[in-house]
Amino acid sequence: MSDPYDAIQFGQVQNVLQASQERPQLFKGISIYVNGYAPQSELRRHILEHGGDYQQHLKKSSVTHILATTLTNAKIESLRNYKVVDPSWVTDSIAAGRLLPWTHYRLGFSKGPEDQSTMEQNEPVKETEQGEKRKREEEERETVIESVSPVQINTIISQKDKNNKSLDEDHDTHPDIIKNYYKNSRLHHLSAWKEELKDKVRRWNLENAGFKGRNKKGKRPENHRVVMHIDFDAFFASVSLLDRPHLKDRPVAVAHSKGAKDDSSSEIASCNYIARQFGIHNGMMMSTAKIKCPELQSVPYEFEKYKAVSDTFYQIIFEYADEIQAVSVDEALLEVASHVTQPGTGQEMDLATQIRDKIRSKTGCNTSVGVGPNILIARLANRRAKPNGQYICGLDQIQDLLSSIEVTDLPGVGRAMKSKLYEMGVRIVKDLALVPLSNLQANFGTKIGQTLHNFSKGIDDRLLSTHPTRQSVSAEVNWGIRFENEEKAKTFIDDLAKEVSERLDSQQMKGRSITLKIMRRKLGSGAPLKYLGYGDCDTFSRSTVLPRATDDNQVIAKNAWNLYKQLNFTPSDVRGVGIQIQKLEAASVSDKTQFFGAVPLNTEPVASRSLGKTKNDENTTVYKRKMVDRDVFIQLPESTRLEISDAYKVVFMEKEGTSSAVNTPTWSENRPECIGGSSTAAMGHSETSELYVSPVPDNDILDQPSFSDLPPWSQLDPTMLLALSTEMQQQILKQYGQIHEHHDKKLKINHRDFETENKFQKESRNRTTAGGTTKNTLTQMFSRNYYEDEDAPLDMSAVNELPADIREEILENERRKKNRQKNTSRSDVKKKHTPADVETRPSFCEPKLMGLTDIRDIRVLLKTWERTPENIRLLTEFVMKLAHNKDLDKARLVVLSLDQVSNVAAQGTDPQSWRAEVEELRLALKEHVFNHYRCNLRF
DNA sequence: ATCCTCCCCTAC
DNA sequence: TAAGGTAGGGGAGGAT
Ligand SMILES: Nc1ccn([C@H]2C[C@H](O)[C@@H](COP(=O)(O)OP(=O)(O)OP(=O)(O)O)O2)c(=O)n1
Ligand SMILES: [Mg+2]
Ligand SMILES: [Mg+2]
Repeated sequence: MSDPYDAIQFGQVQNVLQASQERPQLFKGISIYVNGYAPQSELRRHILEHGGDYQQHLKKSSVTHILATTLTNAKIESLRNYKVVDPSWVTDSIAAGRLLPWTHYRLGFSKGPEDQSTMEQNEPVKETEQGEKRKREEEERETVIESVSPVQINTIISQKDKNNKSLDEDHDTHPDIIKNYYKNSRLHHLSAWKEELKDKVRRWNLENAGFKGRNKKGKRPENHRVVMHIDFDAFFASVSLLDRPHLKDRPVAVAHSKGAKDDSSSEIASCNYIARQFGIHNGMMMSTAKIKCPELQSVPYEFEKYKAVSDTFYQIIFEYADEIQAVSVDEALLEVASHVTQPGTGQEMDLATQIRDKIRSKTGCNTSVGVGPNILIARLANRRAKPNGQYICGLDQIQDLLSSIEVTDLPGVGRAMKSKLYEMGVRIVKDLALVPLSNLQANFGTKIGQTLHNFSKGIDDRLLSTHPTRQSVSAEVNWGIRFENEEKAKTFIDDLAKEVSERLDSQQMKGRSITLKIMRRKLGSGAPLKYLGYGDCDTFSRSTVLPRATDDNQVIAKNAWNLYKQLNFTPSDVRGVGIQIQKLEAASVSDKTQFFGAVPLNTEPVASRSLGKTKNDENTTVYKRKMVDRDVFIQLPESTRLEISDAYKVVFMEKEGTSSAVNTPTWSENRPECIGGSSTAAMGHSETSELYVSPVPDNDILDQPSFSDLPPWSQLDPTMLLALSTEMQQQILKQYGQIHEHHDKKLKINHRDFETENKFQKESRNRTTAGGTTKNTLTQMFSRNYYEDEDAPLDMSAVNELPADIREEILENERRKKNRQKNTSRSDVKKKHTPADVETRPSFCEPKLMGLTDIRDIRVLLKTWERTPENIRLLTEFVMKLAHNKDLDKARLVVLSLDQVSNVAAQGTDPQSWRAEVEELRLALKEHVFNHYRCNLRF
């Protein structure tokens, strides 16, 4: 029972036992992998029901048999060492009630090997693997050819030896693969728990609203904050050690790997402090950790226990806190000023002791506590206190606290920012405090720059989060994704859509925006460092906005699939998939949405989505709303309905029967709306409600006015409109507006077209500032005429008319050209410099200094401007804003003006010259320019 | 100005 | 074997 490995899958074992009672365990001890196209779900169920082991991955030793119907020659070759049999072996054996000899079902004999290098790696050759592993380093940067295994998380289910898979027998095959994955994913649990805890705190806030206001805040009139940060020591590890006291004094880590092998690529979720002495830390790979400490003991996850301890923890802090911010399952921020009448007299200390003791007595676990006047200091204090300690940081200790830490210890400074700061020569917080704000903002952006600046001085204005209602619900899987073909990808996206849909449901939410996120391996990326991991990838996302909020899995799936097709990736390159829903509404609200007559509802913004790579542009759809009465639709002949479904995206709108079919008893059936893809099979729209949304599947629509079939505004029945809710009326009116605007839209190239095709862009992004897409030309910034660049850009509307492949080539060329000659000419493909652009420009938020924009006025101002900290700040912001707006000339002039002023002042009255600021700004500008345009500003 | 999309980043 | 999820801050650039 306490065997580490079993404990992980305790629940599964139980289920297996149940299943075992009924069926003969024909396949006991047999481990089966099912190849590609075989009927997965059936087979899997059969195998599992009869005691077999269904392997998810075809990887070396554990698999004993492979089921396959067809195999390429190369594959047969690569599987030579396995027992490859026809699936009928399983069904026949079951029918026979005994295990039939596999040799009778042997599949294929190897013919001459056709070179398929990707498959060779599947050969169960241990040495290669070991050799590769040794070369691996922390950063996934190797050139070893990736061993593409025929493994797909969505195709194959696996479990380990003994334990069969616990299947939800009722369910059909796929969804539970995802469920099973999440069940074992610590990060998923972490995220899910956090949402639960936020909910819990929200509820607590509501219940205690009156009480808190009276009691606590009244007590301490001044705004002296006392923030307490509580965090369990080595949380998972501590909890897992509760039942394993014998391991307490040994280095221990929580991980999936059993630790039999030392080359496991599983990640350490949490390790105890003994292990940390070896340099081991959370998130480290087990293999790495084992090198540092071969005696490291791994213990299994016990998610239920973690959650139970966490619940106890939160119960306790509810007793003490004025306010709470749920940070994590093992961690929270508290406002506790009401407990401190005399700051700095030890009350904080006592409170911390009391709370920690209570937690220890109720959970058996150690926590550490940091207390400070703001969140930042509380966190840093906690860090200093760890493990099993507490540190109260008063104003006097702040400098000391800060001076002892590295920038990396600041919250918000992770991998990327660390490396950037290091490049700037900033390693410790003291270094950071010396960097001018302008410099930080030039490098990290306004907000982050400011935050870093503040943090370096111990300043943190943030209040505890009140946990506002969430803005998105998503589900993603970025592990084990290896799609053999499009169909597999589609199946997976369907399943993921179901998952997201369930999550929406459980939150009573619906959403109008659907985003698909895909990770795709980079062109030259080697094998991922982590087993079945995503390795070196680019990520892409595409989104679509629906006319109406949905939580329906089919709607989500359809849309996600359309987005997937837009990206047009090679399925086998995909390494991760996510679906995110935004623009959320309470489900109860959107349920009220009613059907109404012939009203055009919306045009999806999809028009601008023309994607370079799709063979035709059928994805470039414009949705027109077309209402069809449900009863009419239902009465159409089946064939006609199918026809309609093919040509149009069919949307079924209606009330959610579950909650509010009240007003429309006729609509007994309720599946909410769904949007059918134009090219895919018609949806199984059973009966249900009404209507429609028609996509017009080609881009002709973009060229000729095409909303002719929409009822003109004048013909809209005002009675009907009036009958609707105000909300609904507004929506309709808005949609009308959109549609008409749409007439004027021109087909436009979109920068995303390039992202789809190229990856160097990302590199350049990584090199420069975060987040940007391709930078505009650089040099134009210095030649005085940045506006008018003569270099005629591509006529994209013309290019867009070309066949996709040719277009692609042209664009590719264009990009290369741009990249090569980045210093001489411009070829900003993304942006057409129409005259309109030039004209519009001035209206684009012209930065002001004390209300002034003209450089002459500013020059005058500067001559007499006082050098106060506030003015310094304003000036800095002004200059950087100018730079930001690419008004480098002006930025430079301002600084030069300042320089003059300071020179004049220096020889005369004012010893307080602006000289330092001049220098700072000069450098910040150069920095900005270099970061943005990769070239040097002569200044 | 402000919004929107598509990223990147961070934390646990 | 292994289970690299996810919400939210924020930035760049474009559209409006
Ligand atoms: N990369 C990580 C980081 C954390 N966690 C999980 C396991 C941790 O136990 C828990 C809490 O995270 P902490 O950052 O609080 O780390 P610990 O509690 O393990 O250690 P400590 O807080 O003492 O530093 O979250 C994880 O699975 N993977
Ligand atoms: Mg902790
Ligand atoms: Mg924590």
